Amino acid sequence: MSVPEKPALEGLEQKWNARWESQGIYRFDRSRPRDQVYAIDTPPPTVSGSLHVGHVLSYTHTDLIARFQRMLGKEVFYPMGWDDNGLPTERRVQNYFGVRCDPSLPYDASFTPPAQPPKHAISISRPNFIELCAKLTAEDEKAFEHLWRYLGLSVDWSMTYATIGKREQRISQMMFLRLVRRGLAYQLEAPTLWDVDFKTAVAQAELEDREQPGAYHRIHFAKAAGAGSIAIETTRPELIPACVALVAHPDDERYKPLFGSHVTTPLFGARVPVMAHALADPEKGSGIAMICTFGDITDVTWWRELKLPVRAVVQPNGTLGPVTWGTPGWESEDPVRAQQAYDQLAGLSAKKAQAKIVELLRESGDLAGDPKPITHAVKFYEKGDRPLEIITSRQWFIKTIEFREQLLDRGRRLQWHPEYMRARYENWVNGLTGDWCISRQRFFGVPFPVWYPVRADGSIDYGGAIVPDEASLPIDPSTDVPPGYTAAQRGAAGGFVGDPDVMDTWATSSVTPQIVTRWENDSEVFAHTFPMDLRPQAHDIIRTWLFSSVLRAHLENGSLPWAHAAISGFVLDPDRKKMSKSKGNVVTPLGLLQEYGSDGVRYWAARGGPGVDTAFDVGQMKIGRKLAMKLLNVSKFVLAGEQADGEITETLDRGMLMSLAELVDETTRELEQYDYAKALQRVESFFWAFCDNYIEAVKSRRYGDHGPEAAASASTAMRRALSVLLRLLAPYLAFTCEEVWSWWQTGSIHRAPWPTAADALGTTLDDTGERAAYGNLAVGLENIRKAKADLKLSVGTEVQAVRYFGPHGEVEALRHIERDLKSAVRAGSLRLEVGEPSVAVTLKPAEG
RNA sequence: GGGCGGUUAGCUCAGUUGGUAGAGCACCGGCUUUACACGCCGGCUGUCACAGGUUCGAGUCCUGUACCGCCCACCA
Repeated sequence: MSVPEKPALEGLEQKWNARWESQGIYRFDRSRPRDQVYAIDTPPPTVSGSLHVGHVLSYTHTDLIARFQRMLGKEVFYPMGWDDNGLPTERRVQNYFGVRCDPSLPYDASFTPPAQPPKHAISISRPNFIELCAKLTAEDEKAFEHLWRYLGLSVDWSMTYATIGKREQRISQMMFLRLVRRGLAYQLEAPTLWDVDFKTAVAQAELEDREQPGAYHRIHFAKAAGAGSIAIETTRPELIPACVALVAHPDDERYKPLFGSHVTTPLFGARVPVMAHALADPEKGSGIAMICTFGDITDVTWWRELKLPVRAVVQPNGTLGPVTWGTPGWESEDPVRAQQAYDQLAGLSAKKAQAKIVELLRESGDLAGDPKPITHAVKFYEKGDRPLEIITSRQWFIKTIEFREQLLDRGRRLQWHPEYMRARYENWVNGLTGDWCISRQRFFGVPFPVWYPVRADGSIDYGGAIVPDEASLPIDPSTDVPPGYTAAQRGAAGGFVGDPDVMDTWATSSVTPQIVTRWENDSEVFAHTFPMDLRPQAHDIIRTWLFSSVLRAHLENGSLPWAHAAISGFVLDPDRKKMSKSKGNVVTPLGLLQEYGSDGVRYWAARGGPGVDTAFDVGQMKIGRKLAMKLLNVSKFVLAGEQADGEITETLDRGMLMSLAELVDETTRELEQYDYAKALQRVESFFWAFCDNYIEAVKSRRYGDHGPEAAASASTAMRRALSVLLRLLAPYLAFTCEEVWSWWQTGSIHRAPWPTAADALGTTLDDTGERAAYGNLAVGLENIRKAKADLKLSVGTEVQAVRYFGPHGEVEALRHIERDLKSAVRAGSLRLEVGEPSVAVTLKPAEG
C-alpha cells in the first residue's frame, strides 16, 4: 500500500492513459461468446470539423455505460470510428491544397501538392484527390484520438475504423451490390433535390428550412383570344418559361369553368392547360398556381399526377440554360418574342434572372402592381448556401417506402433511452415521401462499384450495368477496369465508363454496425457482436443515421442493428440556445479538460440525463473536481495508519454498511436502465454524508479511543465502504478512482467486479435498528452542531455536556450510537431524552 | 398546422405509486477540526409558468392557455 502524502489530480490523465494502453485494459477479447459481450456502435465523429463540448457530453455518456457494463463482467466491444467521408472533408482539401478533382483524369502516382495552394486550382484525378483527403484526415484523427484518450473514453483503440477506409468501402460496396442484385437498390431518372453550388443531389433527410425574404408577384396569363386574363401569384417568376400548367382546387368555383381550357404564358406565349388538383389551396395567393418543372416539391407531385411534360430551364449549376423557342417542347405563339425575352435570362442565376424577368414583365404589362415582399421558409441543403433547385437527373435509390410498416415495427422493438425519442423516429418514418436517394455527384466518398457499357453510337447503356465480383471489392470505377475490358476502352464506343458518383455519407454511415462487427470479414467477431447492444447518438440525427441504420440492417440482416438506442441531448449555452460555431460560443474541449480535470468534465456530462439538453456550466465541472479531490482525501484518511481487520461489531458501522448495500442495489438498477445521471446523484449524496457524518462520527473510535475491537470495526467498515464507493464512482471519475484503487488494490478498477450488496455487507446482517441509527446520525449531528453554532462555538470545541431532546424514534435510534455521537460533537456527556426537540449545551468551565 | 420535450430558489437541476417543497452553486455568518481551506459548520432563499377540473389533499393526475427548445409538414 502506498498512499501519497499530498494526493493531487494533476497528471492523472497522462499517468493512467499510459498504463491502460500498455496493459490493454480496454482491449476486446474476441473469443468471448455473444451473451458475455456488450457491443457499442460508436458514432464516428466528422474529422474535418472540430470536436466541441457537445461531443464531450455525449461521448462521456457512452463511456459511462461502457465502463459500467465492463465492471458487470461484460466484455465491452467499444471501437472508435472516424467519419472522414463526404463533403466537409472534400471542401477542406480543396482549400487546403488548392486542388480540384477531375474524375476523368488518370491517376498520377508522382503527384505531390505544391507547398502553397496555387491561385488556380490544379486538376487532379479522383485517386489523387482521395490520397490528399486521407493525408489531411489522418492528422485530424490524431488530434481527436488524443482528446478522447484525455477525456478517458475506454475505447479499444486497436479497432479504430474510418468510413473511407478500404475495408469499410468494401463493406459499403458489397452491401450496395447485394441490394442491387435483390432489386432493393435501383437507378432512376427523376426530379431530385439539387444543390447548385455543390452540384449534387441531396436526400430528404439533409434538408433544412431557412427563413428567406421573397416576394409575391402577381402575374397575368392570357386566356384564349381576347377573353381576358387570369392572375396567379408566384415567388419565382423566373420559372415562367418552365411553366407547364396552371392548377386550382377542383371545388373552386372561381376556376371551375376554366378547367380544360388553355392560357398562354406571359412573354413566352406558351400554351398551357388549366387543371384541377386537390393539393391546390384556394386560400393561397389568388387560389390558382402555376406549375413549373420544377419550382418545389409540390410541383413534382402535380407534374407526376397530372402527367405533365417537362420544360426544364434551371441547370445543375443554378443558371438558366439555353432554350430554342419554337422547337418541340418549347412551342410558342410567338417564338421570336419568346426567344428575345428568354435570351436576356439565359446564363443568369435564378436570383438575377428573377430581377430581369420582373423588369420584362413590368414593361410588357403582365405584372400587376409591385411585388409584395414576404418572408417564407425555403428548403436548403443543410450544408448549402443557396436554395435547393429540383433538377432531373439519374440517381441511385434504396427502396424504403414499401418497408414503412416493417420499419415502424423495428422501431417499436428497439429500446429507446429515453423512451419518448421513439416518437421522433415514427414521425420521420410516417412522413417519408420517397425512396432514399443515395448518389451524390461528388468525389470523396465511396464510389458506386458499377460500370456502364458504351454503345457503338457513343451513348451510355445505363440499363446494362457491369458489376464487379465481390472478391475484387473495393473498386473505384473511375480507375479500375471492368472484367473483359482494357483500360484503353474507357469512354470509347463499344467500351465502358465508370459510374461517376459516390454514395451519400449516410449510405456509408448507415452500415457502421456491419463495419465495426466485421460483417463478411471476420465471422468470429461478427458472431460475437451482432446485433449490437447499443447505439448512442444525438437526437438530431434520428432521421438520418439511426433511421438509415435500421433500414440497412433490416434489408441486409433481417434484424435490428442493436437492442438499445441511447439518445443524448445538446449542450446549451447560458441563453438556452444550442451551442454552435456560428454563434461563436464554442469553447475548446481540451482546455476544459485541462482546467477542470477530465473527471470534473465527466462529472458535468454525467449530470445531464439521457436525452436532456444540458446547460454548459463550468460551475458543475468545478463541483466534479471537488468531488474527485474529496475522494482522494477521504481515501487517504481511510487507508492511513494501522489496517487492523476485524469484526464489524459497532452499530453505526453496521448501519452504514446496510445503507450502502441498499445504495448499491438502487444504483445498479438505475445504471441498468441507462439512467447514469440519477445513479450519480444517489452515490454522490451518500458519499458526502459518508464523509461529513459517518467518518466524523467514527474518527475518535478509529483512533483507538474506545479500544482495539471498536477501532478495527470502524477501519474494516470504512475500507469496505471505500472499496464499494470507489467502484460505484469508477465509471464517472475514471481517473481518480483508478488512482485511489492503485494505492491498495491490484489490477485496474475498471476490470474490477461491479459491487454487490453482499460486498457491502460481508455476511448478511439482520437489521436490529442499525439502519435507523445510521439514518438518524445526520439529523442528530445537525441539531447538536446547530446548537453549538448558535453559541458561536466551533465544531471542534469541547463542551461539558449536551442534553438532547427529540421524538421517540429519533432518540431511540441515536441511543444505539450514543458513544460515536458523543465523540463526534466533543461532548463530555450526552443525554438523549424524548421531548420537545431542543438541544442544550453546557460549556466547560473556564480554566484558571 | 401536427408531434415530442421543457417551464420548481438568483443559477444548474432533483422531486419515485398524489400526503408538510429538495440538493449543489451563489449569497450571508462562523471555524487552524491531527483526510481535505480544491476544506468544515450554520443560515437566508419558492404564488412549483398560468387558468380550470378531479380529490379530504395536486409540483405530481385530467383539460385548456402561454412561453422556450427540437422534429415534421406547409412553401403558388
